[in-house]
Amino acid sequence: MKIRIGEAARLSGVSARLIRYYESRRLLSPAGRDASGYRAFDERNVHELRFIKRARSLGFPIKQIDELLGLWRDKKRPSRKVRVLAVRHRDGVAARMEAHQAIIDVLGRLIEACKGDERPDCPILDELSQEGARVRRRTVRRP
Amino acid sequence: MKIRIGEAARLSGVSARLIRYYESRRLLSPAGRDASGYRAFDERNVHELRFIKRARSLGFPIKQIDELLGLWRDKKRPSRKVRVLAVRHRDGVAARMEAHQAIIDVLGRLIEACKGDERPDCPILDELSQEGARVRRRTVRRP
DNA sequence: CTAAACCTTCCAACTGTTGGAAGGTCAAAT
DNA sequence: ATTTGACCTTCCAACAGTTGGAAGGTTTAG
Repeated sequence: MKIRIGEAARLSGVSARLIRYYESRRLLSPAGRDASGYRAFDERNVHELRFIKRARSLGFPIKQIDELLGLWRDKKRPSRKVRVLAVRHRDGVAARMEAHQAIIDVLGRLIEACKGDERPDCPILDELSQEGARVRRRTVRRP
Repeated sequence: MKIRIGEAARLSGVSARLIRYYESRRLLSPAGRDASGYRAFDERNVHELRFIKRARSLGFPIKQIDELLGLWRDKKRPSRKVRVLAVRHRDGVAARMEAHQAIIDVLGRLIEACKGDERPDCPILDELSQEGARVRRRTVRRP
């Protein structure tokens, strides 16, 4: 029952360091201390740590994990609240992903245009220095 | 010629605060000071700030922007070096994007499975608490 | 002369994780 | 009984990039 931090780390896959951090952020149910000041965790804490680890792997920030843990502990929560949290988070990730996609597209185009040889001419630097970068519009085709 | 930080901010679109930060990170060519200790920038610095801003918008980290600026200033650089930097960065972004995509897929599946009503049953929490989440395998179909 | 709009530096916060330092505790081996 | 090694504790700091505030000096216009 009395699990010390190293054992909790082994059981949960969360480093002892990070366990202390999560504790300081009040994510864990309060853990006791033994006679010599060592933290005394229990199975519940280990479950919480596993929960946190999975939520982190899905990119949830600490603050939202705090809310998720609250809902998890509340046996009478409406699943609506959980869903709202998840949707909001997913939308945020999706937005960041689209930004990444846009970056990849631009970089891909520039990389393709750059010869990558020993000569100094470089469309990548041209774009970054704006020398006709974003301003580059197709030559007007005259009818 | 003598451009103060506020003017440089207006001309480059980079906040005065951030200009000071970039200066402290040694990204800018050394700027002088006027009689009263105000920074004295020139057009070159403004160009550098615009360069930095565009590179940042493509997600390049400060350290790589420093290298890009070095190559930009070196009129005899081989475009190969620029390309290598860009490719490395793009690959990093692509990796993060795929991680995001994976997260979105999982979240999407869970959100779909969660009724989001007033009842407590919630596949999202089930997954996070591992109660048959990742372990959930299809019921064996007997032949 | 004063007020507004500048500018300066220093300190701190955000997020999550990791690192080290300096020191106490406990077990087993000597 | 003492040493050794594996634990544990707390505090401070770093990473990256941006923003915020505080306390104070300068310039410019009214």
